[in-house]
Amino acid sequence: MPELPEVETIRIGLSALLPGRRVIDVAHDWPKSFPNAESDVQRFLVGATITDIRRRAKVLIVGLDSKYSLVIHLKMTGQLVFRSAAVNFGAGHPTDSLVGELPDKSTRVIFAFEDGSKLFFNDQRKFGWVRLLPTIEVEELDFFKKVGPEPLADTFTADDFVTRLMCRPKSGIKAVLLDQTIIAGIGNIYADESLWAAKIHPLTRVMDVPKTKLKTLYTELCHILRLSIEKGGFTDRNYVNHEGKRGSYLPFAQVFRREGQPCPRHPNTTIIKIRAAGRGTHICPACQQY
DNA sequence: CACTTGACCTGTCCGC
DNA sequence: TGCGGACAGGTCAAGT
Repeated sequence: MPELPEVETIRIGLSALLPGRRVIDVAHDWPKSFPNAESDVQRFLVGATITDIRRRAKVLIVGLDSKYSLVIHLKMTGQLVFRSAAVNFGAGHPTDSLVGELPDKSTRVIFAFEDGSKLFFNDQRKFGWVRLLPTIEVEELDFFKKVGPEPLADTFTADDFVTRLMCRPKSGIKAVLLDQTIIAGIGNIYADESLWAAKIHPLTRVMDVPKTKLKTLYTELCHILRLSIEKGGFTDRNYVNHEGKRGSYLPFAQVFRREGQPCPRHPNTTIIKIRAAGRGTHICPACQQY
């Protein structure tokens, strides 16, 4: 469930905490969560110092001074929570954290640093993963070779957005928004929110949406993504930031998880939940006509 | 080529 | 209270 704004929130938080820290130990209990050769871990991760943290689409890339990088995908329920030794085990345990003392039963990987602090990769459903790769091979991963442009990049325009969507003219527009090879970073929440904002039914074929409406969709999408980053991401049971805290975007969501409630634009119309592109999809039947 | 379904997993919630 | 099943929704692979 972490999408672009949630992953970006985690990147910003960890960027202030991790660079300069040296890894002294790594523990993991589920091979699919950490599918790396033990010899690589000992040679290129243990003893290495973190240099920087980047994001591409919904993926985090943690640079190391060993010419290797950690590539992390949180998928549905992944969390990256940083704890100093004092906070995790001391008397001043934060009561506003949704996550208790770590590790817990969803902890899959633990990175221990020289000063006693730790980074915990938790993942209830075990879909996420952490891969250790030579930095020069990261961009050669299939995912990175195929992934589409970043919607918030300075160089990306509304015209570019329309051109990208028109790669799939006959597909339903929600399926295209969710396709990471067309545009990077959009998931179920922000697809529903931006389609409502632009008054487009999610099953409409891309070619049947007027170009002006597609440009409106881009404007709304960027606005929503930026607002959510500002609010620290979506509020959800599974999503927490680097401190184990929730985001505060929920009050700004207009349709997502609001089935049965009135549409903000049409007080007499109830938001309904349908299926589109195989996902639960929230729409206002008055705003978003098929 | 477009689209759907299943797989990967665990936890929660709903109806009986 | 327990139990089966639907559901959550990111990505890839396989099937229609």
